Amino acid sequence: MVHSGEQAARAFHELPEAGAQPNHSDCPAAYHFLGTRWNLHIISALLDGYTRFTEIALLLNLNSRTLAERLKHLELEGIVVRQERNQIPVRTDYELTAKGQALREVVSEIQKWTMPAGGPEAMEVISKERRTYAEREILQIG
Amino acid sequence: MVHSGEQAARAFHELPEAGAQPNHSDCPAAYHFLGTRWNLHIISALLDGYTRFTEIALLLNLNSRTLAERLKHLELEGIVVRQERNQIPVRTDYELTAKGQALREVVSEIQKWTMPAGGPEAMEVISKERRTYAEREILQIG
DNA sequence: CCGTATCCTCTGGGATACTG
DNA sequence: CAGTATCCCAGAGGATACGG
Repeated sequence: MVHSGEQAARAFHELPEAGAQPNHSDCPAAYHFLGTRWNLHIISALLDGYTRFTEIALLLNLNSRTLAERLKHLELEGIVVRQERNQIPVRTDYELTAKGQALREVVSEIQKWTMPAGGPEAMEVISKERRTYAEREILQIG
Repeated sequence: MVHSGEQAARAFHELPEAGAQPNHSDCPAAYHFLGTRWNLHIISALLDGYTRFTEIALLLNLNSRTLAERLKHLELEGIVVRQERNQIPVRTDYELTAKGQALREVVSEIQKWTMPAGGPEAMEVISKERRTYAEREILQIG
Protein backbone atom coordinates (compact mmCIF):
# COMPACT_ATOMS: atom_id res chain seq x y z
CA MET A 1 0.00 0.00 0.00
CA VAL A 2 3.02 2.25 0.04
CA HIS A 3 3.07 2.06 -3.72
CA SER A 4 1.10 4.16 -6.15
CA GLY A 5 -2.37 4.10 -4.65
CA GLU A 6 -1.60 6.72 -2.10
CA GLN A 7 -4.72 8.82 -2.40
CA ALA A 8 -6.65 6.22 -0.47
CA ALA A 9 -3.94 5.28 1.97
CA ARG A 10 -4.17 8.14 4.41
CA ALA A 11 -6.33 7.87 7.46
CA PHE A 12 -9.08 10.19 8.59
CA HIS A 13 -7.30 11.70 11.51
CA GLU A 14 -4.50 12.72 9.18
CA LEU A 15 -6.78 14.83 7.04
CA PRO A 16 -6.01 18.51 7.19
CA GLU A 17 -8.55 20.74 8.93
CA ALA A 18 -11.48 18.39 8.93
CA GLY A 19 -13.96 21.08 9.78
CA ALA A 20 -12.84 23.65 7.26
CA GLN A 21 -13.94 22.56 3.81
CA PRO A 22 -16.22 19.62 3.16
CA ASN A 23 -14.03 18.06 0.52
CA HIS A 24 -15.26 15.42 -1.84
CA SER A 25 -11.83 13.89 -1.87
CA ASP A 26 -12.42 12.55 1.62
CA CYS A 27 -14.63 9.89 0.16
CA PRO A 28 -11.85 7.69 -1.17
CA ALA A 29 -10.56 7.55 2.38
CA ALA A 30 -13.97 6.39 3.54
CA TYR A 31 -14.16 3.86 0.74
CA HIS A 32 -10.78 2.59 1.69
CA PHE A 33 -11.71 2.39 5.32
CA LEU A 34 -15.05 0.67 4.79
CA GLY A 35 -13.44 -1.35 2.05
CA THR A 36 -11.05 -2.87 4.53
CA ARG A 37 -11.74 -6.42 5.46
CA TRP A 38 -13.74 -7.03 8.62
CA ASN A 39 -14.45 -3.40 9.35
CA LEU A 40 -18.02 -3.55 8.15
CA HIS A 41 -18.56 -6.84 9.93
CA ILE A 42 -17.27 -5.45 13.18
CA ILE A 43 -19.22 -2.24 12.94
CA SER A 44 -22.33 -4.19 12.18
CA ALA A 45 -21.77 -6.38 15.20
CA LEU A 46 -21.32 -3.35 17.42
CA LEU A 47 -24.47 -1.79 16.00
CA ASP A 48 -26.28 -5.00 16.77
CA GLY A 49 -25.39 -4.65 20.42
CA TYR A 50 -22.39 -6.89 20.69
CA THR A 51 -19.80 -5.21 22.87
CA ARG A 52 -17.40 -7.87 24.04
CA PHE A 53 -14.15 -8.89 22.46
CA THR A 54 -14.71 -12.62 22.62
CA GLU A 55 -18.33 -12.26 21.66
CA ILE A 56 -17.42 -10.52 18.43
CA ALA A 57 -14.55 -12.86 17.72
CA LEU A 58 -16.90 -15.81 17.99
CA LEU A 59 -19.68 -14.18 16.04
CA LEU A 60 -17.44 -13.33 13.12
CA ASN A 61 -15.27 -16.37 13.51
CA LEU A 62 -12.32 -14.04 13.65
CA ASN A 63 -9.09 -14.71 15.47
CA SER A 64 -8.04 -12.47 18.31
CA ARG A 65 -4.97 -11.07 16.67
CA THR A 66 -6.87 -9.68 13.74
CA LEU A 67 -9.78 -8.48 15.84
CA ALA A 68 -7.48 -6.63 18.23
CA GLU A 69 -5.79 -4.92 15.36
CA ARG A 70 -9.01 -3.86 13.70
CA LEU A 71 -10.43 -2.56 16.95
CA LYS A 72 -7.31 -0.53 17.51
CA HIS A 73 -7.79 1.01 14.11
CA LEU A 74 -11.41 1.75 14.79
CA GLU A 75 -10.36 3.41 18.01
CA LEU A 76 -7.81 5.56 16.20
CA GLU A 77 -10.42 6.60 13.70
CA GLY A 78 -12.65 7.70 16.54
CA ILE A 79 -15.33 5.20 15.70
CA VAL A 80 -15.03 3.06 18.78
CA VAL A 81 -14.20 3.60 22.43
CA ARG A 82 -12.97 1.08 24.93
CA GLN A 83 -14.79 0.91 28.22
CA GLU A 84 -12.62 -0.89 30.75
CA ARG A 85 -14.23 -2.15 33.91
CA ASN A 86 -12.18 -2.96 36.97
CA GLN A 87 -13.21 -6.48 37.42
CA ILE A 88 -11.66 -9.87 37.68
CA PRO A 89 -11.26 -11.20 35.21
CA VAL A 90 -10.89 -8.02 33.20
CA ARG A 91 -13.96 -7.00 31.32
CA THR A 92 -13.91 -4.60 28.44
CA ASP A 93 -16.73 -3.22 26.40
CA TYR A 94 -16.39 -1.70 23.00
CA GLU A 95 -18.87 1.00 22.17
CA LEU A 96 -19.47 3.10 19.13
CA THR A 97 -18.85 6.81 19.31
CA ALA A 98 -21.27 9.25 17.71
CA LYS A 99 -19.22 8.98 14.56
CA GLY A 100 -19.54 5.22 14.77
CA GLN A 101 -23.26 5.32 15.45
CA ALA A 102 -23.61 7.49 12.37
CA LEU A 103 -22.57 4.47 10.35
CA ARG A 104 -25.89 2.84 11.18
CA GLU A 105 -27.34 4.65 8.18
CA VAL A 106 -24.70 3.17 5.94
CA VAL A 107 -25.12 -0.33 7.27
CA SER A 108 -28.84 0.02 7.09
CA GLU A 109 -28.62 0.85 3.40
CA ILE A 110 -26.42 -2.15 2.83
CA GLN A 111 -29.00 -4.37 4.47
CA LYS A 112 -31.73 -2.89 2.33
CA TRP A 113 -29.61 -3.53 -0.70
CA THR A 114 -29.05 -7.15 0.31
CA MET A 115 -32.73 -7.95 0.41
CA PRO A 116 -34.59 -5.82 -2.03
CA ALA A 117 -37.63 -8.05 -2.51
CA GLY A 118 -38.43 -9.28 0.96
CA GLY A 119 -40.21 -7.09 3.48
CA PRO A 120 -38.30 -5.72 6.46
CA GLU A 121 -40.31 -7.80 8.94
CA ALA A 122 -37.91 -10.72 9.07
CA MET A 123 -35.12 -8.34 9.90
CA GLU A 124 -37.04 -6.82 12.77
CA VAL A 125 -37.34 -10.17 14.43
CA ILE A 126 -33.67 -10.89 14.20
CA SER A 127 -32.75 -7.43 15.41
CA LYS A 128 -34.86 -8.06 18.45
CA GLU A 129 -33.19 -11.37 19.10
CA ARG A 130 -29.81 -9.77 19.07
CA ARG A 131 -30.91 -6.94 21.27
CA THR A 132 -32.12 -9.48 23.76
CA TYR A 133 -28.76 -11.13 23.73
CA ALA A 134 -27.08 -7.82 24.37
CA GLU A 135 -29.46 -6.98 27.18
CA ARG A 136 -28.72 -10.24 28.87
CA GLU A 137 -25.09 -9.17 28.98
CA ILE A 138 -25.95 -5.73 30.25
CA LEU A 139 -27.95 -7.22 33.08
CA GLN A 140 -24.85 -9.05 34.17
CA ILE A 141 -23.10 -5.75 34.65
CA GLY A 142 -25.63 -3.53 36.41
CA MET B 1 -9.78 -17.20 2.88
CA VAL B 2 -10.31 -20.94 2.67
CA HIS B 3 -9.57 -21.12 6.35
CA SER B 4 -12.04 -20.62 9.14
CA GLY B 5 -13.90 -17.50 8.09
CA GLU B 6 -16.09 -19.29 5.62
CA GLN B 7 -19.38 -17.63 6.37
CA ALA B 8 -18.25 -14.57 4.48
CA ALA B 9 -16.45 -16.34 1.69
CA ARG B 10 -19.35 -17.38 -0.49
CA ALA B 11 -20.51 -15.14 -3.29
CA PHE B 12 -23.99 -13.83 -3.95
CA HIS B 13 -24.74 -15.92 -6.96
CA GLU B 14 -24.04 -18.99 -4.90
CA LEU B 15 -26.73 -18.17 -2.40
CA PRO B 16 -29.58 -20.64 -2.36
CA GLU B 17 -32.95 -19.39 -3.56
CA ALA B 18 -32.31 -15.69 -3.41
CA GLY B 19 -35.96 -14.79 -3.81
CA ALA B 20 -37.38 -17.16 -1.26
CA GLN B 21 -36.61 -15.92 2.22
CA PRO B 22 -35.01 -12.59 2.95
CA ASN B 23 -32.33 -13.94 5.17
CA HIS B 24 -30.35 -11.75 7.49
CA SER B 25 -27.35 -14.00 7.05
CA ASP B 26 -26.86 -12.61 3.56
CA CYS B 27 -25.47 -9.46 5.07
CA PRO B 28 -22.05 -10.84 5.93
CA ALA B 29 -21.70 -11.63 2.26
CA ALA B 30 -22.50 -8.04 1.42
CA TYR B 31 -20.09 -6.80 4.06
CA HIS B 32 -17.45 -9.02 2.64
CA PHE B 33 -18.13 -7.88 -0.85
CA LEU B 34 -18.23 -4.17 -0.08
CA GLY B 35 -15.40 -4.75 2.35
CA THR B 36 -13.19 -5.87 -0.48
CA ARG B 37 -10.56 -3.41 -1.54
CA TRP B 38 -11.38 -1.20 -4.52
CA ASN B 39 -14.95 -2.38 -4.94
CA LEU B 40 -16.41 0.72 -3.33
CA HIS B 41 -14.04 2.95 -5.25
CA ILE B 42 -14.97 1.34 -8.54
CA ILE B 43 -18.68 1.40 -7.87
CA SER B 44 -18.44 5.02 -6.89
CA ALA B 45 -16.62 5.83 -10.10
CA LEU B 46 -19.27 4.06 -12.15
CA LEU B 47 -21.99 5.91 -10.29
CA ASP B 48 -20.20 9.14 -11.07
CA GLY B 49 -20.48 8.41 -14.75
CA TYR B 50 -17.11 6.94 -15.51
CA THR B 51 -17.54 3.98 -17.82
CA ARG B 52 -14.20 3.34 -19.46
CA PHE B 53 -11.54 0.96 -18.31
CA THR B 54 -8.60 3.30 -18.63
CA GLU B 55 -10.60 6.18 -17.25
CA ILE B 56 -11.29 4.32 -14.06
CA ALA B 57 -7.77 3.01 -13.82
CA LEU B 58 -6.42 6.52 -14.02
CA LEU B 59 -8.98 7.97 -11.67
CA LEU B 60 -8.27 5.43 -8.98
CA ASN B 61 -4.62 5.13 -9.79
CA LEU B 62 -5.18 1.42 -10.09
CA ASN B 63 -3.21 -0.91 -12.30
CA SER B 64 -4.94 -2.75 -15.10
CA ARG B 65 -4.42 -6.19 -13.74
CA THR B 66 -6.27 -5.47 -10.53
CA LEU B 67 -8.98 -3.45 -12.21
CA ALA B 68 -9.68 -6.19 -14.72
CA GLU B 69 -9.98 -8.70 -11.94
CA ARG B 70 -12.33 -6.58 -9.88
CA LEU B 71 -14.52 -5.78 -12.86
CA LYS B 72 -14.79 -9.45 -13.65
CA HIS B 73 -15.98 -10.03 -10.10
CA LEU B 74 -18.48 -7.23 -10.34
CA GLU B 75 -19.76 -8.76 -13.53
CA LEU B 76 -20.16 -12.14 -11.89
CA GLU B 77 -22.07 -10.57 -9.05
CA GLY B 78 -24.42 -9.03 -11.54
CA ILE B 79 -23.51 -5.52 -10.57
CA VAL B 80 -21.85 -4.50 -13.79
CA VAL B 81 -22.33 -5.27 -17.47
CA ARG B 82 -19.81 -4.92 -20.26
CA GLN B 83 -20.92 -3.06 -23.33
CA GLU B 84 -18.58 -3.89 -26.18
CA ARG B 85 -18.62 -1.67 -29.24
CA ASN B 86 -17.24 -2.86 -32.54
CA GLN B 87 -14.77 -0.17 -33.11
CA ILE B 88 -11.10 0.29 -33.71
CA PRO B 89 -9.51 0.49 -31.37
CA VAL B 90 -11.82 -1.60 -29.24
CA ARG B 91 -14.03 0.40 -26.98
CA THR B 92 -15.78 -1.04 -23.97
CA ASP B 93 -18.13 0.60 -21.56
CA TYR B 94 -18.90 -0.68 -18.14
CA GLU B 95 -22.35 0.07 -16.86
CA LEU B 96 -24.11 -0.67 -13.63
CA THR B 97 -27.04 -3.04 -13.64
CA ALA B 98 -30.14 -2.27 -11.61
CA LYS B 99 -28.54 -4.11 -8.75
CA GLY B 100 -25.48 -1.94 -9.15
CA GLN B 101 -27.47 1.26 -9.40
CA ALA B 102 -29.16 0.30 -6.18
CA LEU B 103 -25.83 0.78 -4.48
CA ARG B 104 -26.15 4.51 -5.05
CA GLU B 105 -28.09 4.68 -1.79
CA VAL B 106 -25.25 3.00 0.04
CA VAL B 107 -22.58 5.20 -1.47
CA SER B 108 -24.68 8.23 -0.84
CA GLU B 109 -24.88 7.38 2.85
CA ILE B 110 -21.14 6.94 2.98
CA GLN B 111 -20.67 10.37 1.50
CA LYS B 112 -23.05 11.85 4.03
CA TRP B 113 -21.12 10.14 6.75
CA THR B 114 -17.83 11.51 5.46
CA MET B 115 -18.92 15.09 5.73
CA PRO B 116 -21.40 15.48 8.53
CA ALA B 117 -20.80 19.16 9.26
CA GLY B 118 -20.38 20.73 5.86
CA GLY B 119 -23.37 21.43 3.63
CA PRO B 120 -23.90 19.41 0.48
CA GLU B 121 -23.29 22.39 -1.79
CA ALA B 122 -19.61 21.77 -2.41
CA MET B 123 -20.44 18.24 -3.47
CA GLU B 124 -22.99 19.39 -6.00
CA VAL B 125 -20.35 21.37 -7.81
CA ILE B 126 -17.99 18.48 -8.06
CA SER B 127 -20.73 16.10 -9.13
CA LYS B 128 -21.51 18.44 -11.96
CA GLU B 129 -17.88 18.57 -13.01
CA ARG B 130 -17.73 14.83 -13.23
CA ARG B 131 -20.97 14.60 -15.12
CA THR B 132 -19.57 17.03 -17.63
CA TYR B 133 -16.56 14.82 -18.07
CA ALA B 134 -18.76 11.81 -18.68
CA GLU B 135 -20.91 13.71 -21.15
CA ARG B 136 -17.87 14.74 -23.11
CA GLU B 137 -17.15 11.06 -23.58
CA ILE B 138 -20.72 10.32 -24.56
CA LEU B 139 -20.65 12.97 -27.22
CA GLN B 140 -17.68 11.21 -28.75
CA ILE B 141 -19.79 8.10 -29.24
CA GLY B 142 -23.12 9.20 -30.57
C1' DC C 1 -11.52 -12.81 29.78
C1' DC C 2 -8.74 -9.78 27.00
C1' DG C 3 -5.58 -9.36 24.67
C1' DT C 4 -0.06 -9.56 22.91
C1' DA C 5 3.74 -12.13 20.79
C1' DT C 6 5.49 -15.20 17.28
C1' DC C 7 5.55 -17.52 13.42
C1' DC C 8 4.28 -18.56 8.98
C1' DT C 9 1.35 -19.04 4.95
C1' DC C 10 -1.14 -17.33 1.26
C1' DT C 11 -2.80 -13.95 -1.78
C1' DG C 12 -3.93 -9.26 -3.10
C1' DG C 13 -2.18 -6.49 -5.91
C1' DG C 14 1.78 -3.49 -7.92
C1' DA C 15 5.31 -3.13 -11.90
C1' DT C 16 6.17 -4.20 -16.26
C1' DA C 17 5.73 -5.98 -20.75
C1' DC C 18 3.05 -7.72 -24.35
C1' DT C 19 -1.29 -8.78 -27.65
C1' DG C 20 -5.76 -7.94 -30.49
C1' DC D 1 -7.87 1.23 -25.84
C1' DA D 2 -8.70 -2.87 -23.19
C1' DG D 3 -7.10 -6.10 -21.39
C1' DT D 4 -3.72 -10.70 -20.42
C1' DA D 5 0.63 -12.64 -18.82
C1' DT D 6 4.48 -12.87 -15.51
C1' DC D 7 6.90 -12.01 -11.84
C1' DC D 8 7.22 -10.98 -7.24
C1' DC D 9 6.71 -9.39 -2.56
C1' DA D 10 4.67 -6.72 1.40
C1' DG D 11 1.39 -7.49 4.31
C1' DA D 12 -3.17 -9.42 5.82
C1' DG D 13 -4.41 -12.49 8.74
C1' DG D 14 -4.79 -17.52 10.65
C1' DA D 15 -2.80 -20.86 14.35
C1' DT D 16 -0.88 -21.25 18.46
C1' DA D 17 0.98 -20.10 22.83
C1' DC D 18 1.51 -17.19 26.42
C1' DG D 19 0.78 -13.01 30.03
C1' DG D 20 -2.03 -9.76 33.12
